[in-house]
Amino acid sequence: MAFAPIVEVVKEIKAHIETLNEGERPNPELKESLNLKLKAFGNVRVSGRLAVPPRVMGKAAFVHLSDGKNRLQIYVRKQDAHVISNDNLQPIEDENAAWDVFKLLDHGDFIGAEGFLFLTNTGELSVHVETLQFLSKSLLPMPDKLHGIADPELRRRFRYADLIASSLQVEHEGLTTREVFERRAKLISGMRRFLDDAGYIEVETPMLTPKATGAAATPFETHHKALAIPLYARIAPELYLKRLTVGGFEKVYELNRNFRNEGLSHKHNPEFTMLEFYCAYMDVNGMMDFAEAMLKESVNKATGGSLAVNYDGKEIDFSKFERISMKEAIAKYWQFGSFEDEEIGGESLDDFEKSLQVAGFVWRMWAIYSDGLNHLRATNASPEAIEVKKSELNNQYKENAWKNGKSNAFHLINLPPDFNLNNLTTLQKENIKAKMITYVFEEIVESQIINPTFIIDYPKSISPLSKASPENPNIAERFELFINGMEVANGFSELNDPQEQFERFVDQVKEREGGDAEAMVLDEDYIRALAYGMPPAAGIGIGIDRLVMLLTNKHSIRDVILFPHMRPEKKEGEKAGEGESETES
RNA sequence: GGUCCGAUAGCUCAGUCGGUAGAGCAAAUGGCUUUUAACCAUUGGGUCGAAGGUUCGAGUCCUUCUCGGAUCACCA
Repeated sequence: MAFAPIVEVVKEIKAHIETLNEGERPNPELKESLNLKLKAFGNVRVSGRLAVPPRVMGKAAFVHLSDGKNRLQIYVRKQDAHVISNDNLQPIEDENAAWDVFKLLDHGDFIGAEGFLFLTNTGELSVHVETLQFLSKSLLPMPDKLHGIADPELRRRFRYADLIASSLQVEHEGLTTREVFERRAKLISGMRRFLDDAGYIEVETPMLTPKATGAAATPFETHHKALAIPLYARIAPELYLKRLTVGGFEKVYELNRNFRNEGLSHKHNPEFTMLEFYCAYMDVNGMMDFAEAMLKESVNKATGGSLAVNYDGKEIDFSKFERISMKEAIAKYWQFGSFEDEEIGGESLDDFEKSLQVAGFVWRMWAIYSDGLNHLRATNASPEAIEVKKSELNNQYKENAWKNGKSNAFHLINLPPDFNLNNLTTLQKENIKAKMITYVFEEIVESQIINPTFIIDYPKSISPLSKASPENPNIAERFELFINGMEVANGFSELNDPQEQFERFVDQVKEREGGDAEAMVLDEDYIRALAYGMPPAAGIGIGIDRLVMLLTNKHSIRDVILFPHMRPEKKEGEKAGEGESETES
């Protein structure tokens, strides 16, 4: 069937319709002449799901067929239609058979139809059915055609029904569920293409690993029966990918799932998709340049040609990437301007004692600040009132908070207030300071970042896999990319010195023994791999789900994962309180 | 785990001051040969999330619980 000429004919009527006032019908003569042209194209065969209940008018009916994305109207007239028997695939002789079959159809059933194209009185392209065939039945009722499925839980739990609903729904705000996942697919294919074109090789590394390394997280644990050993679902592919750079894959990437046994939230799902890639002979700055270029191009592809997306009423502009150090960001985004700025920003965080005080101060201020402001917001206070409250809080608490800063800081790292500072080793002090700076950063800065921003100059002690800066041994050559308050990517110059990597692991093990469940475990085989020599390299991990959230204006990660983790479904009858639920926890 | 909001027909939701349980859509039946959220008529459909309490009387007020959502905390 020649498709392009049909599109031309339809264009003509559409152009005509645009000149009409509301409710006015197209010119009958024009419609008839176009219908002659359409009929000349011959018959078309279409199939799909009944997207709406059939609109039956005595001896004729209209109904839309859906292919899951688009819909096409068909017109069935009793006297014109024949039906194909599913027993022998021959037309049924009885002239009422087609109409009898058609009247049995329900919203959601699948049919095939053959007939000629025409334009209706309102100018809609339709198929005038001459032959129809029943294909399959929908036993359950279709989701509401107006509202779709409103309950977010049911949408996620019954994603198949949600997808049907999003294709049937007459009105909807924002992207349909299907469009969300199409956009996700475009983003991912855009990233793959960008990396492939740049000479990267895609690999698959183990999902089940003897050690959960490469990130700081609690793993899922399972058991290998034949070997009688524990195995862990991977929390990151990082160390395997870097083993591959040792093996000569100079540019390598993996785009796949990671698993972390942690709490669920609007931005955490137990399994999530991460793109990690590594490039030999590149450093952290080169990686930021490359990642920025890749994100711009793949976002552009995903959105169909735009770098600015609307998120929750805010505009996020992917054409503007900033780079700023962690300490500069803290000074920049500190909102209590009347406090001595020099104490909060920059240099004070380099001093151990002061970093404790600053962190404790921020903890105190932020707690009071958010309590006070939430209270005001709850009472619908004016912006002016909020400003007044802010400076009031500032004056009221800054002295006490500052004095109490140090003991507050102990609270943050779970140390008793009478802990003896003099017993701390230099390393411990460095670790505590790093945690304090990171804490202050997270409290003050994170939520205020909207446009893509690379935060650079991370403390070394919380970056056990990244290379230290040649200028400052306490700083790592590392960045994280924040967008709209969310951490989206994390990258660094890879530490490739086996001796230093071993020592860093040992430090992590000490942290772990000291009660930090987040610290990494030692991976001896990885040290051995490094001992064969790893080229200098930079690497990055990009959280795909979170990026998709930003590009689709979704506030929950579960809305960008087709089948997100859900609580097990309750069985029928459990709610009645009958049956054997004694063993339930 | 804290706080707030919610749960009423298959779906989306009303339900006033505590006084007989409602609408639209969906379903079923009948009518209608260019409709499109088709239309018109008729019919069926409910342990008001669960349990307890106050009351002459509870969908409505109180307590506890279950489930869900938002948010905070936790968590790269």
